[in-house]
Amino acid sequence: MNIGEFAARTGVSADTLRYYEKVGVLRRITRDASGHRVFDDRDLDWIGFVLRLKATAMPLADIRRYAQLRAEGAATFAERRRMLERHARHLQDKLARDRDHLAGIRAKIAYYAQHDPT
Amino acid sequence: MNIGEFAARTGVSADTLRYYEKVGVLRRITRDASGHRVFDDRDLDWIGFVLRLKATAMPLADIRRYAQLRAEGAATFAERRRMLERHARHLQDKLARDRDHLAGIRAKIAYYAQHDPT
DNA sequence: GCTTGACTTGGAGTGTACTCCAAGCCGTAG
DNA sequence: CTACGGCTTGGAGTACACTCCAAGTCAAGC
Repeated sequence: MNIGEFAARTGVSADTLRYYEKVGVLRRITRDASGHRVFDDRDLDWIGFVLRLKATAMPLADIRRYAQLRAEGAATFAERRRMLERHARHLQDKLARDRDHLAGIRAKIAYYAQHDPT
Repeated sequence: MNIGEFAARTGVSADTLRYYEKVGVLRRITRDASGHRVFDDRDLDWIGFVLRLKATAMPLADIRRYAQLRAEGAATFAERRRMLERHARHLQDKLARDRDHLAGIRAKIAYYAQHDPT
């Protein structure tokens, strides 16, 4: 599929996709006879995982590193696993902190509900 | 206390504290005879809550708006409460998504653990 | 054969949130 | 009385992740 359709399917703009290719998050995107990028289902899976990593605040530089390991094949499974384990730990810690933050915010909401003079 | 001590106690740099005052997140910070900022315990509480809002991805512009409402007194309790309720909803949704992301990442870790050729 | 729409590239510009710097002021220690 | 540390201001610079633009190419429809 071309970049427009890929953008529509993933919700990622064509500009951003070109940027991701430029910085090495998307790799080995082939071109058709006219030089247009051709995306396939594997790219769809990959960008889905990228969005997961991004949504959980992994820096683009780290995603890029992960993409590079991926391009190096099965020999990098252990290192990719270590990256993800580290990220999962950070995410779990953040989840715990966010639950606490939510409780703190709700406590303040309750205070306003109690003391609202209107 | 002066800006240096306040920075040390809160973990927020003096530069950032001056920036927060400039953009209206910190308000009515008084000055001593030499023109130096003087922070008190109420500022300590406030910056603590600001850090909570920041940690949960509230944009600085929104925090600034909340700070403005705070400066207007108890008459704005209802509006502040609405802001926080909205933020709490977003945070709760994000928490749910993040739990799903964590599960997805752990699934990939499990895959690597299973298929690691080393 | 010309227009249209989607694509290409390289490079400039944007928004957010700081972060750093130069030049200068003030109070205290030696 | 001078050096020092810590503060002040205004403004410039940085990092990150895009986002936009100009100029050009190409295939398809009329």
